Amino acid sequence: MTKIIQVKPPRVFSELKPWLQDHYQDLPKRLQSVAVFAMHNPDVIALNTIASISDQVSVTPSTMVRFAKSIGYQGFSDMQAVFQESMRHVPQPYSERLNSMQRSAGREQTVLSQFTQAAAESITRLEQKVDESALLKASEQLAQARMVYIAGQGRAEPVVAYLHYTLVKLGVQSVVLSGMPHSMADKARMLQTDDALLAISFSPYTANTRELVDICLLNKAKVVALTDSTLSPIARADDFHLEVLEDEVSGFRGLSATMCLALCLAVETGKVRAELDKKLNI
Amino acid sequence: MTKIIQVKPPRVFSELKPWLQDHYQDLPKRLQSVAVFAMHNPDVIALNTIASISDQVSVTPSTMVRFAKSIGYQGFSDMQAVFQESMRHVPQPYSERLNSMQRSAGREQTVLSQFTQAAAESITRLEQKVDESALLKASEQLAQARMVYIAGQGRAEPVVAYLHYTLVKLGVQSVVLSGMPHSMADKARMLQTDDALLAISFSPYTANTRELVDICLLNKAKVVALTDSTLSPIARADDFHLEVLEDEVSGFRGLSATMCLALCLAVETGKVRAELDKKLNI
DNA sequence: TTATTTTTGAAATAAATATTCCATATGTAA
DNA sequence: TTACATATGGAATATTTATTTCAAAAATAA
Repeated sequence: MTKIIQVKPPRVFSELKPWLQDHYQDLPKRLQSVAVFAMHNPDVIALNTIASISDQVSVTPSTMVRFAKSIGYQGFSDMQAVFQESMRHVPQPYSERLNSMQRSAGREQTVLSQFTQAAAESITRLEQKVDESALLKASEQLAQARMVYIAGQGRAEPVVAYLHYTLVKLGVQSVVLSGMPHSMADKARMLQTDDALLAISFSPYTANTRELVDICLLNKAKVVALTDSTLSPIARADDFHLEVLEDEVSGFRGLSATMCLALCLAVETGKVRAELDKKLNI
Repeated sequence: MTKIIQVKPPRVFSELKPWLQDHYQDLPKRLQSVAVFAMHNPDVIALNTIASISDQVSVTPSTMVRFAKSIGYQGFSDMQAVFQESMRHVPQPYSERLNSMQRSAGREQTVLSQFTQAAAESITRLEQKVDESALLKASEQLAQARMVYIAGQGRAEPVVAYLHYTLVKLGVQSVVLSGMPHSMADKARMLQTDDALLAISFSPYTANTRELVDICLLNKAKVVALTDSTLSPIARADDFHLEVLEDEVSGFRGLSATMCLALCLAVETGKVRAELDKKLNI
């Protein structure tokens, strides 16, 4: 039987790589080829079944199990979990930092640290997931508009206020629609073809905002949507939508990532608008 | 039985997303929640078993299968294959790390990454610097108040809106003072000894908010202040102030950390208030 | 060479995972 | 309300997948 390496194997993929190099020489031929394959194709190990993998490496399933065991894991599944984990956690520098901080603190997590962690993670994800080009396209729509109407209710209202504040400071004409004592139809009628609606909405989605988007799309006015899901009713095929997902802590969702995205959107819009104005003046 | 959508579903994840948006409205409640989860956590769908996933979504395994079938796949496994395929070509940890390093090194930082970085830094600092006991004391002041009056202008207004929204949801009576068409003196007169003023103010400090704080302190009403500096004119010896400093990117200051602190403050206040209410009822 | 140990593959078994089926619940139209 | 359709959860079943076992093949040492 193949010797089983006694030292506990790494539970983190990045540590597994150098670790394997050390022990590579001691492995039998077939197990060596498995090792080489695993280092070259970690994603295959993570995602496929033992049968499919062993087929690709041209070994038998038993060999795969033996490989995993020989380097110290309980079995193939145990090893696979490590590979899968490496795919899940696309490096998250900030949360990583927070994590280690929390570990060193050792004590119970405070409300503050829970929320800061959630916020940091939401922001990290925001940077990774938001489509830069979508952000630019949305900014262009807003910059080209004669007037930007901003709408949103409930938890979205602070975002509305912030966007309005920032856009105005940047010289982009905008008004807040939510606060006005008009009917939806009246509000929608204000929007002309060369105007744009900036709609912010989070689950649970308010019927009001949705209705507004509906009418605007019918009237061919441009709509830029900021939501927590592309499945939100206000996200449509023919609008420009940005998605931001806030981590929740025991039912509470913050607005840290959302505010960050809002600022980006406003600043980009301001930049595009400034360029447009320049062209017109020449 | 749930209708099965006849059109062949996308075999590529990027096409699945917009495709789901179109059909989302037609799905039953549970299947909708699966859809939302799937779009937010494609990696979970790709890597986990049906049991584990259905557990995370709080549905039964059957529902997962039904979801896959209802959108046209042969079964869960068939759908999972599409999600797995999308992960295969996801940038690997190493190349990813290089990419982000390159970005930050080459000054070609995008607007988005600049702001997310600033936000993350601000939040990290927030956790390190905010005095947990100060947060608790401030929460107690607010929780004990008969009514919380919230004030703040300009960049602070979104924070005011958020605090108001959250406090109300948590059962803490509060009103926004900024919007009211009264003179400062009138506003201050509303506050009684057992009320509290929650003042938010950032540099450059508005005279209005400052005046309000002055009068309240004279009237012996409690004041909780949220500022970007203890040197702020509204921070006094005899009030309870919390400090939050946002990193600035080419002149723009975000609100990510501020919003995070605001949420903490509101939640803590809600907790304390709930305990107080309990005691009174017994 | 032979005796012995190690490695390997194929088949049997065990475990897990997905799928189907059915009874019940929920919603909807008459 | 009742009748009908749709949606849902839970348990039984089928399928897939991992693991173990064991005999045969290679490799090694005498």
